[in-house]
Amino acid sequence: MRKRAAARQTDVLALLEASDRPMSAYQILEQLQLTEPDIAPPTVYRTLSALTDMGRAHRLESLKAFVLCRCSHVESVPVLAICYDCGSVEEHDGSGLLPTLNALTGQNAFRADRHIVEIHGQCGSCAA
Amino acid sequence: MRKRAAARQTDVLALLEASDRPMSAYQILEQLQLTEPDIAPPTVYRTLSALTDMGRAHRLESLKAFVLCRCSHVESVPVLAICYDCGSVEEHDGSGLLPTLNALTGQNAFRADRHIVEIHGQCGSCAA
DNA sequence: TGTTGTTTGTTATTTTATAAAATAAATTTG
DNA sequence: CAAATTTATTTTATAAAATAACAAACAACA
Repeated sequence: MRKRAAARQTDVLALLEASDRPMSAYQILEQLQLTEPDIAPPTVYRTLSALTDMGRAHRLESLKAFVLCRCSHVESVPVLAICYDCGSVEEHDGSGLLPTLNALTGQNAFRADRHIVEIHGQCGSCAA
Repeated sequence: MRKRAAARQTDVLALLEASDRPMSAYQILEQLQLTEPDIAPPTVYRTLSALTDMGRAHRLESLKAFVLCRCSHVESVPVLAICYDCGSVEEHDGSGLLPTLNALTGQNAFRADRHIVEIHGQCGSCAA
């Protein structure tokens, strides 16, 4: 019997929820295969696309990995701060950046559609 | 006879300069192989790392591709606006974002080291 | 139930990136 | 300045990430 998309999304969300670190698509695949050995990469990527489209998960472009969205799902500019020591990710609402960003790109009449803001650094716990 | 790192960096910069679009590492490899057939991926990646470390090129994390840095090399927050229509990339100085960014992450005592800001959208020419 | 459109699964491949071994150049030292 | 040693670079091979193309299953409805 095949799982429908919604069920798979729930599975993947549960995995991301259980992890305090970002997970790569292949780490997720590996976990899913523990209970459903036949799952293949496209299934995982399809599920992850659906989740990111819905705003329930974020893809960390600079890490090629995924995290659960722990903020409100409506925010337009997620700011993801990644600690290179412990690997944890803080999520912030970057709406406040929009005026400045628009000022920068607006001069060239650029119409922004999606904003990617990622910060690499050291989190408070690791710095202490 | 082998080329030293500096010479290779010059070659790669010339390729990036000649292209108005971002180039993937393998597109660069392909071009280099026209004159030096034996070049392999690690050579390209090492050269690109050196160039990005020096601030002479940027890696577009969300595209897995590279562009020449056309701004001043000292700016700390490059903002790269990518047109999904024509593929062109505008580069802006995002220093003005720092106060807001620091306010967001500073609450958690996060010490930022590198900022990644990429915007997907439509450029002025394509919107017209 | 048969047909149609959509979703999901499978196979295979492409693209991106790096580890580890091998080789060449540079540097040191007698 | 030549041999020995170190450092840098290249080569080979493979790992990791992502997707294309096709096949099978399912749902909806006449």
